[in-house]
Amino acid sequence: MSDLHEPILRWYDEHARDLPWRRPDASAWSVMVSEFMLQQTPVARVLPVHEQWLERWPTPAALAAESSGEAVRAWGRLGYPRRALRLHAAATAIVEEHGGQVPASYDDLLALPGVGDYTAAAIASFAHGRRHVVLDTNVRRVFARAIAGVEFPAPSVTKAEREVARGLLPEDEATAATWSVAVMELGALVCTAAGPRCDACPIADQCAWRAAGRPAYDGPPRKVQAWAGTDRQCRGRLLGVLRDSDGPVHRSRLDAAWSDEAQRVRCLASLVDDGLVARVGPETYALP
DNA sequence: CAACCGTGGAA
DNA sequence: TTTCCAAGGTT
Repeated sequence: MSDLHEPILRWYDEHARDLPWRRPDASAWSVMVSEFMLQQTPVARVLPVHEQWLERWPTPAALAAESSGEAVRAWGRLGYPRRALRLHAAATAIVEEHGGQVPASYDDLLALPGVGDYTAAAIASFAHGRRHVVLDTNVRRVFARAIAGVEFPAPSVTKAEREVARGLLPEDEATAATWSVAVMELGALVCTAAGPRCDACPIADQCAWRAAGRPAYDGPPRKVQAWAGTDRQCRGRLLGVLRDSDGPVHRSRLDAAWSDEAQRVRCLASLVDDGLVARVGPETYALP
């Protein structure tokens, strides 16, 4: 197998986007906030919110000093607002258990709320220059194509996949971190899920999928989430009412936001249960 | 481990 | 218009 590192690292050097959390002066906290926001949310929508967050809460301590409701409100319409709650809880844990400094070790990071394998590896790598296998949807897709010769990876990370990624990870710490972000960037900009630009790919002549004639995906059906009429939509609608209001809101305002009463009641209860909504009176609700 | 958790832009 | 999906995590 010819070497993938040089062409990908060189491509990244020439084509990497200038993102705030990638700048040399970016703090570990800036990287951490970006990783939370980027979970299932495109870069373009994260950029303005990330800037507002870092301006308002430049450190974990600054965020931890606020109520969780302020975090939820400032999360805006990024989606999956439980991430805001978890980021707030993670900031609190960092203050209480790590002296206010974002941990550098994978295990310490993984113990934080809202931090899973990917995010722990990403923060350790991108904020602290540690050497970890970073497996996100982009990296998985690039390796699925270049190495395995298939259009898309399996629904969940496999052992074989992790071994491939481990085997390709450069030995040098700093190079390993750059390698990971470079492969991610390649997946985000060139080796995209739909309409990959193989003509612009630095490893096109080494890609197993392209060599095989870009065969169509042949695995189990990929899950597509329903939306209309789901609890997710209902919860989003209810939370939106609270987010767009300055103070507590009467239940009638929420009633007006969703017609199906049984579903509305169930979703409101689940929002309260999640800590995204607080019941502040017999008939009034607010952000926590 | 499959299901659940938001949102909006592109194709 | 409908479908797809974007730097996942939790239960």
